[in-house]
Amino acid sequence: MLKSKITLKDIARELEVSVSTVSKALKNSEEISRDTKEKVQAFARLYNYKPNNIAISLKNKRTKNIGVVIPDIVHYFFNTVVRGIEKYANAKGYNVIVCLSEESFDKEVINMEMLANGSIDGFIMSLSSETQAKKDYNHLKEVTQQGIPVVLFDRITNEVDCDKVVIDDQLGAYTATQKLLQQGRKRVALITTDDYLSVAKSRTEGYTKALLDSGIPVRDELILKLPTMEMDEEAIRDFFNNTEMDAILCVNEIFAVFSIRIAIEKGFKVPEDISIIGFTDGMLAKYANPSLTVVAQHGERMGEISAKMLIDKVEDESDEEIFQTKILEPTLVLRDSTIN
Amino acid sequence: MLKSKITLKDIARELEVSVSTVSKALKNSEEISRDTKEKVQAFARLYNYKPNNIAISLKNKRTKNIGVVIPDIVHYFFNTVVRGIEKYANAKGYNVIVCLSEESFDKEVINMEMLANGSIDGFIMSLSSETQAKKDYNHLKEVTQQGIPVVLFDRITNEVDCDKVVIDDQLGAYTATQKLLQQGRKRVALITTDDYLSVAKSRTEGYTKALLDSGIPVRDELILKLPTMEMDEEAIRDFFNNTEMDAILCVNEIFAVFSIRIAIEKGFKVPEDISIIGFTDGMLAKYANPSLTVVAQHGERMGEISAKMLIDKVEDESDEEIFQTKILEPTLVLRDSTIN
DNA sequence: CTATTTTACGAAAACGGTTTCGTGTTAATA
DNA sequence: TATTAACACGAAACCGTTTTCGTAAAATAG
Repeated sequence: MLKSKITLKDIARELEVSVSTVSKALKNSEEISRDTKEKVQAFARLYNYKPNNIAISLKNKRTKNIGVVIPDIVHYFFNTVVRGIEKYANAKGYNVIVCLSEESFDKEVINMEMLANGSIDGFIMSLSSETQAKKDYNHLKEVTQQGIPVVLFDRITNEVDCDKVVIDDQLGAYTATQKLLQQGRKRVALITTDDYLSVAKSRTEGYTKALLDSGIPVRDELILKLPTMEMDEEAIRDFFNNTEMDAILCVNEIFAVFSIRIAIEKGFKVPEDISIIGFTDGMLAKYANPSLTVVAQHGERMGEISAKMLIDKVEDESDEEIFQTKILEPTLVLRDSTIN
Repeated sequence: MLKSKITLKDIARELEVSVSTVSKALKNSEEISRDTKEKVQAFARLYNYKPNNIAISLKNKRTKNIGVVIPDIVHYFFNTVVRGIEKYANAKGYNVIVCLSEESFDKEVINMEMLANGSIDGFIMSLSSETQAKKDYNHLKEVTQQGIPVVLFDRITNEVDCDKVVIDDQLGAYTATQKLLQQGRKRVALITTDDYLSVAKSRTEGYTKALLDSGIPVRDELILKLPTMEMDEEAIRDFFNNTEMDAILCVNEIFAVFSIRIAIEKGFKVPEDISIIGFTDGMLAKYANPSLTVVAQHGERMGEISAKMLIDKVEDESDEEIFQTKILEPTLVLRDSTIN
């Protein structure tokens, strides 16, 4: 019943040759006679022989596995990045092991340790919020010191020497804010998260810069900083109740579509009375009513680039330590939550 | 610089003992003297020794990896299932290798073959639409015959002997349709996909049954069958233009929220003029305007159960072939797209 | 017809662990 | 004091490959 996988040894025994002969025959080695090769190959095909990946991994110290450690997979952005990584990696014969840190420093560390002992050839990561808050990157440093390549994307840190891929978050926020100002909006609000998140910080800077460049003062009462990326409906409702505004830039699409709902609930017309822009061009943005203008982050592209960078490093024999940071341009996708 | 991982052999050489002694000492074996154990353990701790996963996998023919092959990861449902699997598997010390078939038969086969040669201890899968259309399950049968445990969820087939986890799709559709009828809806439409998809078929059956049980004839013009799960805006628009209806049941949340938009565009009030229910309690459902009443599939739960079933099989020595099918109850989540 | 080169294959080491079994030394028992 | 048991450790096999190296036998050259 359980005809478990056939091995080289099985073939060798059956055909009364040595294991080495079988191995060479299957690789079409010149060393082996035509006769023997045909015999071995026919037998292997008949019994559907496939070499054992684990044995090969042990031998050449390459697993053809990539470890992906991300905070979350439900956010559309991370979702598309994983898709991009998967796509490129699979095409190159690599498998993708996904681990979720769930924004927890400890989980991030545990996941990395689980994978770092031979299970993978390299890491693609986006830091958990806790990690960025603690600014403790020793787990990353250890891994890179062991010679395991790492690519950081989106939520990165400059304290670790490795390849990095980000979008120009500041530019994205700048462009979006400018767009709102051009529409004649006077009181542009910002709903973001605490500054320890690298992306939130950059986006806040872009927002601020756009205002200042237009000679508009930055007003604290127009900025809502939530402690985490978690949705906090109460906080946003309160913000609406206590703040007069005619436009909002949100740090993600969830905050943005929720803002649309509250705005409508409070009797505003979107986009006539209030314009709203979010980050992440996901399902929510496309299918919200009205649909949401967003700063697209090109997650899938980012995933592909990250995977390419990592695999290039993995397959590069020369261990020269040159690290690059790739910065992608965000794109403003205009929809019905702004006047276009 | 590159202080690559230390091995048992390194420790043995350094401490002038044998490899076996080191191995036993680290496992706190009774065989080894207190002195030697302390010496070895201290040294191992100092140099942060961690056994090589690959070597261990080769030895005990267990990788502690689970292969997950799903059509897609962007749909919220699959997303949550992966989360559930990840959660349970990680807690049990397993890693999750995610492969996307992208609804393609060939990709599904290739992915399984890549993983089946030692990389994983078992599969958790949901079939691609192409696979369900072709009804070709040989890749699954081969794998199970090799003794690799498989758990199928959501999109399953009865032609493969393995554990299965599904929700009662028929009941879900039945309950939803009944709800619409109770509201006094007379012309309840159905937007679904072709019957080859197991879940679509069951849901259509539930819809039909609910109508018949209420003595209402099933009308073909009220049923839109799209060829795939892919969004086809044109088809849905046409359907709206050519059909008179006061309620719609959609086979997923995307079709449903898009239907809400078209309905509003056409001047209907939701839910006053037309009620809409979808499947999948995802982001779209929660944040749509109006929010969407849905049949919740409890994906995370499904993932956890699948993972538990698989790991139980993997770790069960006795190879008794008892397969179970777990059927979860769907839940109707009432929101603002229906009158409640 | 010997000397040399091919040809065709096998033995063994290596990857990094685990585990069984054997054995020399010491300590306990008769 | 002789015998046995306990202790502490090492050798070697094993998991499934790949690959280097050695070597009979056959083919070719001289």
